[in-house]
Parts: sequence; C-alpha cells; structure tokens
Amino acid sequence: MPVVTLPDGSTRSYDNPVTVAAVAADIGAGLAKAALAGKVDGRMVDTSYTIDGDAELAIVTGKSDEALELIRHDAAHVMAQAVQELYPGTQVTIGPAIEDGFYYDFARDEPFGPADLQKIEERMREIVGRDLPIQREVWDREDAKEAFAGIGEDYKVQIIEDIIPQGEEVSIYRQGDWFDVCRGPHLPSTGKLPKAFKLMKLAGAYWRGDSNNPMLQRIYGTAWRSKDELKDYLHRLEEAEKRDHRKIGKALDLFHSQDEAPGMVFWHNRGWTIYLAVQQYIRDKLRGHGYQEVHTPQVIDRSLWERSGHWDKFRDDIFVTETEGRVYAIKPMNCPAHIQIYNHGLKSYRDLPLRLAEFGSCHRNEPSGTLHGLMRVRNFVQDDAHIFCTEDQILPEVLAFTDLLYEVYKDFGFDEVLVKLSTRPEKRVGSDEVWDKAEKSLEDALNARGLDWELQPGEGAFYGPKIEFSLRDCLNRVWQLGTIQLDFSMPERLGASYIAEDNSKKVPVMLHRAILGSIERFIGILIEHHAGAFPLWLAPVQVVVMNITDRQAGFCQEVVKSLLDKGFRAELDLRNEKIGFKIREHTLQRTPYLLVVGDREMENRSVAVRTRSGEDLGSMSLDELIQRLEQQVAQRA
RNA sequence: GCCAAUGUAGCUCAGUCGGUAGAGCAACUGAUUCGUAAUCAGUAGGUCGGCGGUUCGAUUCCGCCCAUUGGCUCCA
Repeated sequence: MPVVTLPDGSTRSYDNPVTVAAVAADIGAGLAKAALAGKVDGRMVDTSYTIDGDAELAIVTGKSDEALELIRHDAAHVMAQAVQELYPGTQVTIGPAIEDGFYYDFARDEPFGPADLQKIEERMREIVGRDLPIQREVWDREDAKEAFAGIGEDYKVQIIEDIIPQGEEVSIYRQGDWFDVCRGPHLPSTGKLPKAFKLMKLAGAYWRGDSNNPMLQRIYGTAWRSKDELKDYLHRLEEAEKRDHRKIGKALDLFHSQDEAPGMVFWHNRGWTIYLAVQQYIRDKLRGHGYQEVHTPQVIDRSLWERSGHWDKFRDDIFVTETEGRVYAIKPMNCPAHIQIYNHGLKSYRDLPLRLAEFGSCHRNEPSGTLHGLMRVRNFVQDDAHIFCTEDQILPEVLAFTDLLYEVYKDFGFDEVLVKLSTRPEKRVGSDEVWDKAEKSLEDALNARGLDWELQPGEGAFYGPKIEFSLRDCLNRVWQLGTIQLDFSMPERLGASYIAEDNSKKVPVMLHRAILGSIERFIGILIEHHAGAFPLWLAPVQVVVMNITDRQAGFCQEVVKSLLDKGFRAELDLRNEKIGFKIREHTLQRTPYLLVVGDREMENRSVAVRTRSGEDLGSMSLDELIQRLEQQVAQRA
C-alpha cells in the first residue's frame, strides 16, 4: 500500500506498487506526457521505476533543473547509437553528462573528422525522430559480459568487470536495436530528447584516463532543454572567446610569442607595464608581512639538483646547459637555492620563522601539448617564497598566509576562489605523526577562516600535504594560482637545520607558497577577468590626451607632462585625425581616461574627460582630474 | 608526450579541382584642421610555416619536421 507524497505535500495512496509514470498519469494526462523521469526520495529514477513502499516523489519534466543531466546523458547514448549505425565496428566505451553537455569515447581505427560530426548529428536527429522507447533491463553479470564480448564490445566487458561493483546489478538500457550498459536513469523514449544539441569538438582521450592505455576518440557535444537555451549557450561561448587573453594580448599590444621560443613570452611595453605593476604590488605586500626578498642564480650545477632529488624525478623537464665540462640546470624552481641561503650561517629557533621571497625566473620544459598562451608556459616567474619554521609554527604561518592571499585576491577583484586540500599519498616521506599534524594544521587554518574547500585524498606531494587556490578562465577552465605546500623532505636532504631551545639540532619544516603563482598565468587570468579593461592602477596607459586641431598641441603636451610628473601613465595623441576616430581607437584600446582638448578647454586651462565606457564627465581642471585619478588608484577601482 | 585540426601581407580573413595570389583594416604619400566610436584619394606590401618528394611546373598533391588551436596525460 504505497503512500506517495508529492512536492506540494499532498499524498496519494495506491493499493499496489505503482510506476512513476502511473502516478504522473494519475495526476494528469499533461504531466504523464511531460514526465521524463522521477525523483524518489531524492534519487533520480526512470518513469518505469516501480514504487513499492511509502515514498516522496517529484516528477521530473523538461522544465526541471534535473532534466538537464538526463537530457545530456541521453544525448550521449543517442550519439553512440548514431556512431555505431554509421560506422559499424566502432566500439563504445563511456559517455557521461558533463558541465554544459556530454561526451562519448569511441574506439575506432579510422579517425573521425569534422565532416563526420555533421553526419553523426544528422543521424542523431533521425534517431530522436524515430521516438524509440528506452527500456531498462537487468542482466546477469556473466550473461552481460558474454553478450558484449559476443558483439566485439571489449571495453564494455571491461567496464562490467572493473567498474561496476560486485553485487550491484548490471542494468542495460535498450533503445531500438541498440543497447548499452548504464546505470541510468534515462528518458522514456528517444523522442523526448529535445533537438537542442550540437556536436562541438573532437579530441583524443586515454582509456580510463591513463596515458599507458590506448587513446580513444572523444566527441564532445552540448545539449539543452530548448533551442533557446542552446542558442544562449553558443552565444555565451562566443562572448567568452572575445575575452581570450591571447586575442586581447594581441589587440592591446601586450605580448607575443613566436616559433623560436615556444612557451615563452615576449613582453611588449604595455604588457610589461602591467607585469611590473603586479610585481611591485606583491613586493610591497611581502615587505609588510615579514618576508625578506632575495635573488638566486638561474643556472646552477646539476649536483645541487641531484641532492634535492629533482634530477632523478624531473630530468626530462629540466633545461640544461653545459660549459667547461660541467652540466648546469636552468633552474626549474627556487627552493633549493633558498635553502642555500638559509644554510649560510648557523640558525637558531629564534631566527624562525624565516621567510625568503624571490621573483626568480624559472624554466620547465613542459610537454609541447600542454602549452597555452600565458596560462601554461615554459618560462615563468612566481611570487615565490619559502618559510622555514618549526612544526609548532605551521598553523600560525598557514593562517597568516591564507589571510594574505585573500587580501591580495580581493585587491585584484577575485572572489570566486576554489580551494582544495590534498592529503598524504601512498608513497611519501615523513612519519605519520608529522603528516597528521601537518594535515590538521592546513585543515584547521581553512576552517578557522570559514572557507569552503574540497578534499583531495592522496593527491598531496610525496614530501607533504598542500592547499591549492584556483580561479576559472573565460572558458571555465580552472587554473591553479596560489598554493601552500608543506615540505618535510627537502630541508633535510639539503642539510638545513636550526638549534632548538633545548640546544638540540633540528630540521626546520619548509613551506613552499605562492599567491599569484606564475605571474604570467596571473596576468592571463587578469586579462580575461577584466576583458582587457584593466582597473586604473593596472592599466598600461591610464590617460590619453588628444587635441582637436593643431592649435591645442602645445597645451596637450603640457597636460601630459603634468600627468607624467604626478606618476601617471599618460600618452599624447596629436595625430591629424578627427576626434571621433581617436576616441574610437583609444576606447578599443581600453584606455581608462580619454582627455579631449579643444579651444574651449585651452582657454580656461581645463580638459574634457571621457571614460572608456563612453561616460562624459564634462570639463574639469587638471587638479580635479588628478585628484580623481589618485583616489581611484588608491582604491584599486 | 598522445589524438585531431590549423598555419596565406603587420592584423582579420578570402582564394587556387596544380600555371608563383586577393579584400578590409593598419602602414606610407597627399589633401583635409574637421568637438566625443572609422574623412577622402593614391602608393607600397607576401619564399602562401620549414625541408624534401611527385610533376614541364607545387602555395595547392604526398611525406617528414616546427609551431599554434581544442582535448587527453602530466604539472616539482
């Protein structure tokens, strides 16, 4: 006698077990038709699911938020069916719903091309048109393996063997002649899939994400509840692409890179101006937070890297140079060098914590396929620092660092920070007691500041746990910026020690930490965050002064000089062009303030002020303007 | 590194089913001195990513390499 409670609180009782579809039909014919799935006690199920006891039920329709995942998962199935119909012999593997869409990985000798995508998409529409009922069946595990082996679906056999836990039932979803192993739930029929999908791109992907495995062909698609939603999504993508830091970097003349130096940046004056502004900002911050800035060599004999352990582990990723029979590494990181500074002179516990900061240029020979604009480069500078401290100082240091990091992110206008804590991996150094203490310090620090964070068990480095702070780029890709990593290994390897209160010799704990991470990457994120319209304090050119006719040239020069004297980045535009043309150009260049000087302004020694957003602030005296600019820079607005 | 795609003038792009290429903007010259998102006219500009092969002839077809883009893996 199931009693079904609906979201509005009303109940319906039935004499016998009922399906979700039956309840929907009981409520109304319209709902029965619209029903895509059910949510029973919070769990998504098929409409064919039988409710045999008291339960809470919500009918999922095309309007529900839950419908999206369902639709995307079904789109993946329909795509797989389309592919197998069009390209017999292609094996299917896995095909989940993902953010904004879905993908499916296929095993096929022939590569898919862009033309195939169109064909597949057409066939998908046809399959939707066929309105095939989608039926769930439960098969015996061994029967299922045999069935898939029989049709040459080796990957499916592996999935049943390795991925579906023993004891869990093996469910098969059948649509027409086509069937797939799947946990579900699915739509009642292929006809319920809105024709608001689009295949987006082709990619390679290793089977089960392991680069030792064969590479499969992945097709990405997007799917939505309606054509309008799809249109909105595609429009959002277009808008996002306009923010791409590589595009803006070129358009605003910030930087470039070229074939001769892959993964390295040629900073043009405007980009370098931003770079220096960012660096100067951090430098000032560090000085106020008890850091000492140092600078160490870029080229260091391999023996140091052998002692630190990097030579063994990262030999292939280290640029090397040789002279007079000695092999040197172009440094991939600063820490071993900082330990050399630490080791210089006997240290007492009274010297700790010792915080050494460096803007050191590092090179890593990253795999070619991973390079990406400013986000992933081979030569970068981090706002790097290493804190040498006692075990008891870990918590206060992590707390102080977290506070500093959020202070910095706030100044740059970032508030959506993703935080992840990575804990001990299987292979590690250091005793469990030390790890316990270290992990707890990191966790306590995050909780003390009330941050939302995600645990990544086993993802820590072999030498210690870490916290990572990440931001998203314009295409929603996540990039790590800040980090704090505890290190129980390197100080010992490189012979760092201090004399403790009890006169014993102890090894300090080292904290690797960065806030912006690579400054290159950070500027990439900044460019996309602001779409090139940098806040005044970062703008490479803050003010441009334009004349209407040659008569005002002299006064314009005076204005620029006054601004330069006040420390502003001002430029002059005296070209023989119409004012509208100049306004357009500098607006496109995202210059924050455009000053127009005509006869009127020259007469009363003022400037007409326009912002890049098109706002006309009218005429004002130079003093008024400077006051405004100074205030805005101070507020970092 | 792996899979796929792409590489034509400073920039954005078109084109050649094999006969060494074109537009807009930018540049340069001249005219114009014009008050808030493009003044007009003219001129010049390319080893069609690199190397090799096929061919009478290759930017076009084929192979290799380099770089870039989108993914995957990696990321001290």
